[in-house]
Amino acid sequence: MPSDTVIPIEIDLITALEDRGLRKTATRSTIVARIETANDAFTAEQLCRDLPGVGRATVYRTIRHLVDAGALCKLPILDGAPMYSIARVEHHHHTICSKCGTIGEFRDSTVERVMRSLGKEIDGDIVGHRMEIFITCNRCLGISKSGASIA
Amino acid sequence: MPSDTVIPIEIDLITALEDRGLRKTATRSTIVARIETANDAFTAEQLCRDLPGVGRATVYRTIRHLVDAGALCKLPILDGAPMYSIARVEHHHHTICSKCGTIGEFRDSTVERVMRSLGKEIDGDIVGHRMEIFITCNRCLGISKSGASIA
DNA sequence: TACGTTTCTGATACTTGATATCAATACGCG
DNA sequence: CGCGTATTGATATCAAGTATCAGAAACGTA
Ligand SMILES: [Mn+2]
Ligand SMILES: [Mn+2]
Ligand SMILES: [Zn+2]
Ligand SMILES: [Zn+2]
Repeated sequence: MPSDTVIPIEIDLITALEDRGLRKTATRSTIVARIETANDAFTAEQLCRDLPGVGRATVYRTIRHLVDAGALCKLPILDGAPMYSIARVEHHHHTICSKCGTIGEFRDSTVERVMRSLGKEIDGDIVGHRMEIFITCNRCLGISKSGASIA
Repeated sequence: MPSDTVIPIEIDLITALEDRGLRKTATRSTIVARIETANDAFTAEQLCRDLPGVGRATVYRTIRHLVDAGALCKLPILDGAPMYSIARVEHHHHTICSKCGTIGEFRDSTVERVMRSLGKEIDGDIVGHRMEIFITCNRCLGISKSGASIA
């Protein structure tokens, strides 16, 4: 059962923008390329730093467009700027490594089932939910086990 | 089975500060009184507005102390300043009304059970979790039903 | 391809939330 | 009291993010 052929759900961010009637511009392609190649959660300011030629306003605007399009998740960080990651699945939740901040995604049907059953206990109508699991990621576990430091 | 006698878990915020070795000052008593009497979720800026005589720095510092003491929950709001509420139970989750922003608290053992079972599926060690349920609260439902507007 | 309309861009100024500084003040212990 | 330390709050500063708006780029149309 060779499963080397992983088929990623390829999401073309620039297409997501065009689908919303937005023009395909050089600047947007630059921003989107950075997001897609790094393929990791990021903050708006990180993007600004990585793309010195691009104005901050445009970075923030483009991110907002992508979030509105549902192509990016916006994840609140308790003590800092929100992080963004490409939305690979319709509805999902996030893991956040408390050590290094790395963000992962997961789906779990039991979580959704519990949500539905909570409807009876909760006052009002449930319109959505959010959930984050804080972890120590495998890499950080490895680091702490070996006692080695990266920085 | 008359259950009119609800015994609230009375939490004395000023005591929570003293227990941490902090002094009981007039300013801290003022801040804490505002939090305890309003008895509702709030932002730091709201507190500053409600307490014109108190310096912003002190408001922010006191809130931080209370969060560190575990006496206040700090709840990230995706598009805005974090909100704080008195922590009445050890571990719990929040409901947020999408219309009016009112925050509620709840505990549910099935949520915690699901969390534990997720440990097998998640890479790394789970060290915590957070969950918010977005609702339309009963008051907002009533308002929208009657079609009346408050403002 | 040239044109005209509309969208987009980015420098700049501004807003908001929050922290750093530090001289003056208040606690609280003896 | 009286002293040493913690606290306070005006102020400056920082950080994230938005509003403005003149010039540039996109793109439907001819
Ligand atoms: Mn979910
Ligand atoms: Mn929980
Ligand atoms: Zn990690
Ligand atoms: Zn409501």
